[in-house]
Amino acid sequence: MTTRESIRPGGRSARVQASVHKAVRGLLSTMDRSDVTIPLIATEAGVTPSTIYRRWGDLPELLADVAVERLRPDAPPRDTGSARTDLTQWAEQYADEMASGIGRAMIRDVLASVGADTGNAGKCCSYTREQVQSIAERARDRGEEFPDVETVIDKLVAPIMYRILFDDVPPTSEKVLSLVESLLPERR
Amino acid sequence: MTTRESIRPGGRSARVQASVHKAVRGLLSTMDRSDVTIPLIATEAGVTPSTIYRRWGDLPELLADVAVERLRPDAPPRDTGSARTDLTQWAEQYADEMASGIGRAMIRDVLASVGADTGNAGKCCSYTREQVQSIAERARDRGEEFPDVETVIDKLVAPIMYRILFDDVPPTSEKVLSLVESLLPERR
DNA sequence: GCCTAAAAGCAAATTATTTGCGTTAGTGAT
DNA sequence: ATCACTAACGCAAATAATTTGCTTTTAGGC
Repeated sequence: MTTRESIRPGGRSARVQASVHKAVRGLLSTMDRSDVTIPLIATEAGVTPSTIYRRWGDLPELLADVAVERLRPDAPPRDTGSARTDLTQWAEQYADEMASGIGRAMIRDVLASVGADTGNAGKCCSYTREQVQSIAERARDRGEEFPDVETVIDKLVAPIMYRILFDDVPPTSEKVLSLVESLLPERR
Repeated sequence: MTTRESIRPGGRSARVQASVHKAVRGLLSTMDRSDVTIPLIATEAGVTPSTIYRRWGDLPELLADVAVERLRPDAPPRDTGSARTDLTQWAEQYADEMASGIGRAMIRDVLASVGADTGNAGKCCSYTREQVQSIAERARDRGEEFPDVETVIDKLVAPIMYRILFDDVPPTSEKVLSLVESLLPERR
């Protein structure tokens, strides 16, 4: 487990966690990530390095912890009135965010920590599922046809992510559009 | 660039590279990866740590270098007589290999090093493309219908990879089969 | 308000990384 | 074949990061 807010007693945990996370975000936006070290983060956050080592283990785990938090959507996808536009807009934004330099770095941080701290990648996956799920539910409420969430993952999310991670070419807007269209019933 | 076999003059490079790679593979199969360090690898390989630091930079890059080499297919996909079975067998094997503990670790090693050494992930992607390409060419030579390589990447490879990386549940054999079937024309 | 235990600080010990410099071994030219 | 050249390696000292034992602080339960 990475972040244990405050399990039983004792715990200025939350404060330390907040300042460390903040320090990481700040440093990451300022300097090259290969220059970011735990002693540096500790100084910036006003804590001792050993505190960070004991709580997070190592830099990859800390970075992953910060990344999953930043990757968590702050709101459900915008309701645009129809499943087609909901999904289109969400997918475009998802692709843009993930394909950006910072987005890609966060994904890699998350993936790099799997093994040590299982579950980070799973969380990201859940966030995405939840977002798609809420689009799907709205579609259902409107009486629209909408594919299964897992189908959306397979045919839309997975291709976007694969190309971001492995190809150096992020998916173009047209590409994303065509993936979305392939999921939905014929436009009338 | 990570491995420069022997660019211009000078170079017992190849020998050192071989023994270091071998040492990494050996250690990785013996012990927990979090216990594998550069000094340890150096000792095992019979070289000095500084040699490794100078050539590879750090552990993630070295691991990535070893991983891409192991990820490179040694032969084109087996010719089973039809595109359907070619693709099915290849996809099953691909999914199995990548979902295995060692496979997942290798993928993560490769992804972790992007940024420092751009191109490792791209290489993996190329290997996959080449494999699919050769199945596609055989299909064409037989006069069979076969989807575009990029379509195969989007609809078969990407979902497999996404689930391996983000979900903890690797795709089942049935899942892979259904992905393959969705790509091919109706079975007669 | 006191007690308790988890979490943080501190500092010493250990381990990993970087770096300057001398040596070695392929390579290409003679 | 020999020689000169240079990239790559080894060695060891310097620096930086990580681990660890022990002490102190602090939030929560009584």
